[in-house]
Amino acid sequence: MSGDQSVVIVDDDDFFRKALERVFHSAGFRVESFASADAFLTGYIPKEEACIILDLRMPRIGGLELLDRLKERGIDVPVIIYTGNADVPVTVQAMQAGAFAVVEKPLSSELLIARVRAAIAETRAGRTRRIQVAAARAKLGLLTEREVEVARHLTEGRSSPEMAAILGISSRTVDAHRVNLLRKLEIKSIAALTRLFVLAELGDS
Amino acid sequence: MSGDQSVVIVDDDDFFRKALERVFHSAGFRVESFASADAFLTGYIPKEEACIILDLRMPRIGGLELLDRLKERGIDVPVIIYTGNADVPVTVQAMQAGAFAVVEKPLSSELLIARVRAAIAETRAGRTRRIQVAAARAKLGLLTEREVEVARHLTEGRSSPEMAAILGISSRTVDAHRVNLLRKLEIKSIAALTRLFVLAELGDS
DNA sequence: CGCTTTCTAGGTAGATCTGCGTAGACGCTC
DNA sequence: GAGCGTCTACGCAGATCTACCTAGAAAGCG
Repeated sequence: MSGDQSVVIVDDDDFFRKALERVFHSAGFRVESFASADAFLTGYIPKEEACIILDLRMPRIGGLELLDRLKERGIDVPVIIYTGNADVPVTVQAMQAGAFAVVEKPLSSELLIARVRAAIAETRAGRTRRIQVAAARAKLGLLTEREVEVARHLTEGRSSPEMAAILGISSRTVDAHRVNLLRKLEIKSIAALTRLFVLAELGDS
Repeated sequence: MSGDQSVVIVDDDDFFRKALERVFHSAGFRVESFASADAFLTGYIPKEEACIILDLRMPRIGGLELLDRLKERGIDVPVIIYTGNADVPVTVQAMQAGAFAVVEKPLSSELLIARVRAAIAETRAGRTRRIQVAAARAKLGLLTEREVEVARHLTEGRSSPEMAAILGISSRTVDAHRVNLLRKLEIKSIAALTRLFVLAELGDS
């Protein structure tokens, strides 16, 4: 059932970390665990659907800072802060930084597992969109500067002669660029091109 | 400076409510206040940029429930929970329900004002998008069924003859629909039409 | 030096879009 | 019944797009 879902545990406390490993392992999750933020940042590579469980207080790099680093890297995995040292301000900070939830130690394993399942489910929806955005940007990255320029004008509804006047080149050249960029993007219509552009711009919201 | 920003206070505690009124009034905000969730739900109409400050514990309808009601109504105003009864689980719940922050009573007025400013600023960005989505849907609502059908095919890059074959009508008729719908939407290109469609579909994410 | 890519430009032909006009059939409303 | 909006359909001319072709100049690479 959840054999393709994994839980990633980052906690310097051996006792808790190993307990969590056992809990999630027997719940059918794949489990990866790290004893420090450094080890995690070095060793973790997002694969399948997952949920990251972070301790708040750890040596050198704490949970909140680690959360920021994750967001910087654009890592698309829900994070649950699991800690014995939470208070309201820290919780607000963590949630604003993008944590899925903050959970206080200790908590029954059933409830924690439920939280993890919820986090993974909740993220699944948003992921599709982000993948589309990434794909759109990757495709647009294949274009040359000139082609991007032409593409942009196309998505704004300008015709070849119009663009030719604006860019100071022949309309035939504009046509050539249009053909080339549509071929590169493997699409056949300005409508599809506009979709790509809108999607690519979406992440900036 | 912030004469066009308002703060809405919902708190059954007269002392705190009036204190907040004074604080925000002298900070230059327009202030509206309600002594109960009921009064708020009945009397509040979103106008300009605002921030809602809710107490968590109130008779009959508490802050969390009120937050849910607001989200149901699609009210697009940031909410700050200002309360003396917060703990970590409640904070997580409130943040997941869409609160901008949870703040513990009492807090210095400077810090509270800063939070309110941050909430309004943060919401401003997202609001533009939501307004665009609403506008797009409103515009598309002007179209007849047939026109929407034609428009959809257009945004998928089909030509008039293609659509004529699919819809079982003449390509001239398709042309007529295309002209009509572009005129209705006050746009001139399929690119703009595609933008409208993508925007309108955006809210469903 | 060849090879590729990019940007530039042109030719030809057919398909399609755009903007103008007209018009019949149907249903709803005043 | 008259008026309005919708869906349907046609004609025509000019603009534009699409698809095929060639080709030169400049830049980068093995």
